[in-house]
Amino acid sequence: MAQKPSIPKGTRDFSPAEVAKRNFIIGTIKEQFELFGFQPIETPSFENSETLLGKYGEEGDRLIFKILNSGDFISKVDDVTYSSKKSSSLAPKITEKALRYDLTVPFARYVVMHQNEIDFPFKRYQIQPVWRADRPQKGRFREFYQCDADIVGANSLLQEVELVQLYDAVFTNLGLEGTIVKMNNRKVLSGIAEVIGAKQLLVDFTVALDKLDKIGEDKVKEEMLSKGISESAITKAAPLFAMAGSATEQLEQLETLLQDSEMGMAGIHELKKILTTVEELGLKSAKLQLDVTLARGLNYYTGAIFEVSAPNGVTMGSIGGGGRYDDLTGIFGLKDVSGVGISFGLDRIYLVLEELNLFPKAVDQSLQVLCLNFGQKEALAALKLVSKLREQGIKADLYPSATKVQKQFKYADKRNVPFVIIIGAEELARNEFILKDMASGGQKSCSLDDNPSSFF
RNA sequence: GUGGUUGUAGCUCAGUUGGUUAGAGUGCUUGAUUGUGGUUCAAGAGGUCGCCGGUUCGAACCCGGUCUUCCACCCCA
Repeated sequence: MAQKPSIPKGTRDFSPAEVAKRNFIIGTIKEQFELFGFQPIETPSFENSETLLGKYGEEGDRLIFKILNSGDFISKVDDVTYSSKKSSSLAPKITEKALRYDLTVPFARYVVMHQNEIDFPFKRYQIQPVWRADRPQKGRFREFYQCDADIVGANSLLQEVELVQLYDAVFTNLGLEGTIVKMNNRKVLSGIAEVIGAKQLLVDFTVALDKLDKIGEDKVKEEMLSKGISESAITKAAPLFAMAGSATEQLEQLETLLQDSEMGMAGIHELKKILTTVEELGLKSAKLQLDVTLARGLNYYTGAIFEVSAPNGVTMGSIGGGGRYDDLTGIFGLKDVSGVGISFGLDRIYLVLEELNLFPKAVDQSLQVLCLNFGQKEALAALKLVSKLREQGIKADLYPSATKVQKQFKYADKRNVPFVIIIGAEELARNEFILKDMASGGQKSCSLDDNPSSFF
C-alpha cells in the first residue's frame, strides 16, 4: 500500500525559486570570502564521534547526531554495558561516527592533519550543511548551512578587524543594511568573574549575564543566585547592569571595574584596539557595538567574540557569530596555533531577507525569453533563434509542443518570463519574429537576421 | 531534554452539543477566445479530515498513543 511520504523533523525541501534565492546568498558570501583572500575546503559530513564529542560542552554533546555502527553491533557490546540500559554508556560503543555539528571543529581537525601542507597563516572558508538534534523552531533546523571563514596561525588583532569588515561587506552586498555586530571579549568576562570572586562559576555567570536584555536585571540576579554566585559578588558586578553610553565610555567603566585583573585589562586593550581600528577604517552598512553581556556559549573561545543581529524590527536569533580560539587545535595535538573565525547562518539570513523583501526581483528568474511553438517548420526557425540567444548568454527556451497559443502564453506568464518570441507562419514568410514584452504587453517585429540580443 | 500548541482540497482556512453524499476562497483542467498571458464568465476535476487505536448504533468533532508544525525554556546559526 502506498504510504504518504514525509521528511524528518527539522528538514526541508527547496523549490527552484528557493534554491535560486539561497544561491544568491551563497554566491554573495563566497564572492566576499574570496575577495578577502580565503580559500575553500570541504570536510566529510560525518566525523569520528571522538573528534566531535566534548568540544561543545555537555549541552552540545546532547545535540550531536550519532550514527549507528554497521553490522551486528549489538553482539559486540559487553554484557555489563548492555544490561545497564544506560544510553550514555551504550551510545559510545555502538555509534563510532557522528554528523558534524559545526564547521569549526572539523576545520581544527583538518588543520592538525594537514599541518605540513598548509602555508600559515591559513585563511579558509567552508560552506556546508551541519546537523543538530535540536527541537526545531522558526529559524532553527536540524539540518542547516553554515558559511565559515577562519584564519589560523596569526595572532594579530587585525584579523578581528578584517572579519568585522567581512561581515559588513557581505551584508551590504546582500542589501541587508543596519545589521549589528556585537562584540565582547572572553578575557573581559573572565576578568569580571575574577574580580567579583566567582572564577569557578564563570560559565554560569556569563550565561546568566547574556540574558540581561531579554529577561531583565532582577531575573538575571535571581539566576546567578540560584547558580551559587554570592550576593556580594553580584553587588560587585553591579556596574555591569548599568553599563551605558558609547563604547569608549563603557570601556572606561570597565577599566575601573577590572583594574586589578590582568586578564580583564588585556581584554579591554584588545577591544579598544579593534574598535578604534574599525572606526578608522569605517563600515558601509553594519554597526559595531560593544556588548559586555554578550557571552557565546561555545567554550573554545578565548578572546574576541562576535554575534550578528538582524536589523531592528526583525525577530530572529543571531544570523552570525564567531570569535578567537587560541587553542582549538591543541585538543588534537597541535599547540600554539591561534585561530579566529566567523560564521554566517545561511538559513536565517534567508528568512530575514524574505521578511524584509530584500531579494532582487530577478533572482529567481529562470528564463528570459520563451519562444512559442507553432508547428514543425516554425519551431525549427525558433530553435535557431534560441540557439543564437543561448550562445550570447541569454536564458532562452522553446515551448516543446505546438499546443494552443493561449496555453503557451499562460505558461510563460506563470514562469515569470519577461519576453515572449512569436514565430508563426506569417512571421516566417517575412523572415521576422515578434518580440513581446510581457510586463507592458507591447510588441514589435524584428528581423531574424539581426543580432537578437540587441533587442533586449 | 522540559512544558504548551498545531494538523481538514495543491495553498490559505471554515465546519453546528458527535448524525446521511465534508464546504469556501485561491490555484488547477476545459470552454467562451481554432495566433496573444496577467481581467471576467461558465462548467469540471481534486479530500483514507496527519497516522494508529479506543468509546459510540454512528467520530473531522470525544479519549489515548504517535508523527509533524509553531511557541516558551534549554541552547544556538
